Amino acid sequence: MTPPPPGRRRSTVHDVARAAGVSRGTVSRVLNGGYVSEHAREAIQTAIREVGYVPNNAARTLVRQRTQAVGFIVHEPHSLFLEDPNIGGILLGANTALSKADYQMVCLVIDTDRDTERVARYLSGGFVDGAVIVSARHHDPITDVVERLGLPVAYVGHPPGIRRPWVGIDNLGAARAITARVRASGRRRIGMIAAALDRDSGSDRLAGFRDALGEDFDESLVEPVPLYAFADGEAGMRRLLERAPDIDAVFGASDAVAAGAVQALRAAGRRVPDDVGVVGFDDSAWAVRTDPPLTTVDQPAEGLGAAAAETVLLQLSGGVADAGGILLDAPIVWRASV
Amino acid sequence: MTPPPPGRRRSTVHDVARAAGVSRGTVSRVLNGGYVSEHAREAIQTAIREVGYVPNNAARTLVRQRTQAVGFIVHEPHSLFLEDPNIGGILLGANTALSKADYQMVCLVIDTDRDTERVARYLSGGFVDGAVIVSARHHDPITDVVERLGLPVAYVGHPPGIRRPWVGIDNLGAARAITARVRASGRRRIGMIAAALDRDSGSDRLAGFRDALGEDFDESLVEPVPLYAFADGEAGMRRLLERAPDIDAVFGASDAVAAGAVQALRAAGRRVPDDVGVVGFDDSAWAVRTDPPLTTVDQPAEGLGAAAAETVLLQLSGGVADAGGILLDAPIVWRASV
DNA sequence: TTGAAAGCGTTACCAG
DNA sequence: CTGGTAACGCTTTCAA
Repeated sequence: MTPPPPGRRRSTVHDVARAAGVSRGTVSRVLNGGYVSEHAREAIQTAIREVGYVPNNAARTLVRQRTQAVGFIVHEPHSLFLEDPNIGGILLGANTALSKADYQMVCLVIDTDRDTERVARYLSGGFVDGAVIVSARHHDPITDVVERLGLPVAYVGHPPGIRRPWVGIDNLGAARAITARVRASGRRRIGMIAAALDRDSGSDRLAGFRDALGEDFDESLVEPVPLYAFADGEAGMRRLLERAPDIDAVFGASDAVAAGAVQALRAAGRRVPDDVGVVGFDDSAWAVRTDPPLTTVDQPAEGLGAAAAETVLLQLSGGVADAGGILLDAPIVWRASV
Repeated sequence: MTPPPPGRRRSTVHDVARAAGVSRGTVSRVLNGGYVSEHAREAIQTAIREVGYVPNNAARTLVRQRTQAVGFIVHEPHSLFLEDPNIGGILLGANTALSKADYQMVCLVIDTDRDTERVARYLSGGFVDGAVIVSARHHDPITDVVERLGLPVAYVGHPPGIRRPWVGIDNLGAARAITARVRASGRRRIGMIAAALDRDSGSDRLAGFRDALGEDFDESLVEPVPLYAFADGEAGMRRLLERAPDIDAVFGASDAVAAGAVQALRAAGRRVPDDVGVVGFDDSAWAVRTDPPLTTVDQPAEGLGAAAAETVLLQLSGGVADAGGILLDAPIVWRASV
């Protein structure tokens, strides 16, 4: 076992073959499984150790046309990787699933335009057999490359306009469940600050809210706002308070919106949760930064990662993944805000 | 621009050459820069679009013997990726540095033994030109593989026994600085719970403490404990209190130790920070979970990542990186505990 | 400035 | 069961 002096050429199948006194074909067969005599096998295994042989994946990839690696692409502005607790969970879930199938997960993070370019090149270069993509946008370079290559893929979340397999949570069911719990706690005048109604996540959350309230649903207690943002939540809450001063609970379409609502309520002199209960959605960092912390809906991060990975693996093994999407259950996290 | 019907073979340099009526060499030259007539260049660029050509990196890697990719290896028990805020910062810092040099960072997370094996294979397969390794251990399979291949590498942190380049923080300087600040706040009987004196991080932190106190250093106020652990902090604080009931501040060698000390102080009826001030080290999750939150030393995560990446890049460009290690400054985070 | 040809390290096929 | 040979897709001499 002489490790090759650094700087010298790495040894190849050819070297092993020569050292063992066989042909390269035979060496390849012991490496990849196949009929090889016990005698030859032993000689080759010794030779491998002798010359310090390590297979070259680039060469293997070239001939086999696959890498046994799957990309995990995080396409988020810089800060998010640090802040969003979900993203780590998704990553871990995907890694676990891929690992079980003996695939290597390679995580590529996109932070600048330059990164976007490079990752697109990496993807098209055949370094991965498929990809899990977190928070893509329609017609960004990554999505386009993936589309053009026909790369097996699964999106986490449902970027509008993309007709490829994705996994997400059951926004409607979760919204219904959290609304029902608020109601069960005795609140009667429950409003909603409904954000992003132009996306299915937004409209589904509103639909769930309406569903849970049934007969008692009151259109006038719904305040639509454009974005899942703190400022929108604050403004929406102010309008809602003017229109319905007797409101005793509010469902923010996201934690950021709910946090904005808490702020507006406090400014108006209402106590949370004593006067008005507040719930959010996402279980993001906002949820624990507010005072009191928000009751909210937890996104099952590891489950999403695992489901996405499995969707890619399914395609890799020749299966057809449903472009319709997979929905996961999202449990409620009960905190002090209601 | 006809995207190849899915399922059909991807087009190659050969196809481009034929479509443009030139040789493959010429195509390669426009791809990689070199003397090509304007006429040929245009014809080739048109042809590339025409046949939907995308270069194959595996082939390129095979001939060039490099991938233009650097691995970022996180070798931690499952949970840590989710919990440790530093790790995301290190990752981002490394990505930024590599991106500038036009290298692709591929992040590999190791979670199980199976992962370890696979990543070792991935590394030795020539999929990356170098690696940044976070929290390695001596003689784990990754370290061994890296060693054997002579792969350009930089460790974040200083795994004992490893003689390769690494980056870390200036434990001595930071300990000196935080001790000085505690002293400047008017405390006079300052103790230290010194952990892990068998590692250089541990002994450096003690050395910094001693340095800052100078003449006033009092050996009897130092309580050595084996590990950077909560339980050790608690036990150490109890012993310190017995020996020196008039103590008015204590420096825990890590946040976990400091958190244990807070616990012991509270159990002994001392108020923090009114009776006894407490500071820690790391700015880990412990620091904000205690009540009051800990003043501590922040590890400059992004800086560490960037420095590690640059160390790898230096080696990649033929330079020699100092195996002695690079030390970064670690600023103090002032919170309520002192 | 260009074309031809020789690899890069592997696997896969085909006789033997 | 084994050895030879032909790819895999690209870059890089070397002549022309």
